[in-house]
Amino acid sequence: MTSNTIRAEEAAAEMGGECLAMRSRLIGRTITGIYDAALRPVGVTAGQLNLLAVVLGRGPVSPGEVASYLNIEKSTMSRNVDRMKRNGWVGVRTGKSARSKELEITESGRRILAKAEPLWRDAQDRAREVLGSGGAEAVHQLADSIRKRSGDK
Amino acid sequence: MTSNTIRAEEAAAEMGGECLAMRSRLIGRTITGIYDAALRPVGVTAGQLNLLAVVLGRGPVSPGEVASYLNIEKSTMSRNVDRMKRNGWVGVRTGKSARSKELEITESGRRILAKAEPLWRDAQDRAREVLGSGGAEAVHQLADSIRKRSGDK
DNA sequence: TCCTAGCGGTTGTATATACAACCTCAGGAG
DNA sequence: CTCCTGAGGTTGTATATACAACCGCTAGGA
Repeated sequence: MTSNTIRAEEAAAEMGGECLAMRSRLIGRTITGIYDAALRPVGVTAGQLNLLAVVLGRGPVSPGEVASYLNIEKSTMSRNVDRMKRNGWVGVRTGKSARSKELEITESGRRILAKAEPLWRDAQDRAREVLGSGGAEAVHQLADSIRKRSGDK
Repeated sequence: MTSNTIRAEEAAAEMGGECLAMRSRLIGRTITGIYDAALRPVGVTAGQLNLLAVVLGRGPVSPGEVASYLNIEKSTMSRNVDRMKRNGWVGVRTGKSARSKELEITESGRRILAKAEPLWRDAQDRAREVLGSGGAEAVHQLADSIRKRSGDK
């Protein structure tokens, strides 16, 4: 069937030129790489630092709330929490009901956050540089758009 | 040391409000999820479809070139190629020199691309909706900014 | 010509991610 | 009170990602 060949070629051209997933993923990989490299000296990844910041910022909080806030699947969150706990950065308690849990940052987690802060700042600068002028602002707006629509679906 | 507590709290607040990695990753997860869900009926992921489009669009191409174009680490690319090959979507040949390789889409890969195309289009629409007006354009510009700086470092 | 630096790729290990299926418990319908 | 649905979490499995260390080959300098 030759039509497949032709259609595939047209589809590939359009995807290559316009696919938002390809671009969003490229951006995510690139920016994550900048932070991971900068944070390596303190032994924390970009994702882990994000979790620490959210857990500290939102006080005692359930895994589900964090997952929902960051649009992370609950099963992914479960394993992320495992790692953070294994590292001693967050404590996990039983929450209000027997089936719920509460996360709270530990003293060790605070130390990591404090040590990471200047490195995070460097990464933030480099990311702004890579994203171009206005790029950082665009990222904030995009994230806001997503948050705003989080209730939908 | 109480200063750690205070510094950690300030750092967390700033990261929570401004971290570009947190936001880029949120965007990537969300958009990827939209495409993965839409493409599920044809059994291909967003990342795999991206690879197919790039491999087809750039003709016979080495894994390293694709990796560089998408800012993917070469070892990651190696495993991605394994999966694509296992699925029968790309062929792998020895390239110009004995140590290099060439990727080429297969007929089966073309079929997947053709079948995925309308679903991809749906996802693209939904993504535009989620990103808000101007959001899609912003994503394109951000990706361009990154591409432009790919030569640096 | 021979050596060697470095390129292109693979493999070991670890994190990050999601879906499906499951478990336990809470809270409401009868 | 009993039952059952759904909320909150975990586990099995698979993809996606990166770093470090490695291997074979090539090309360029001594």
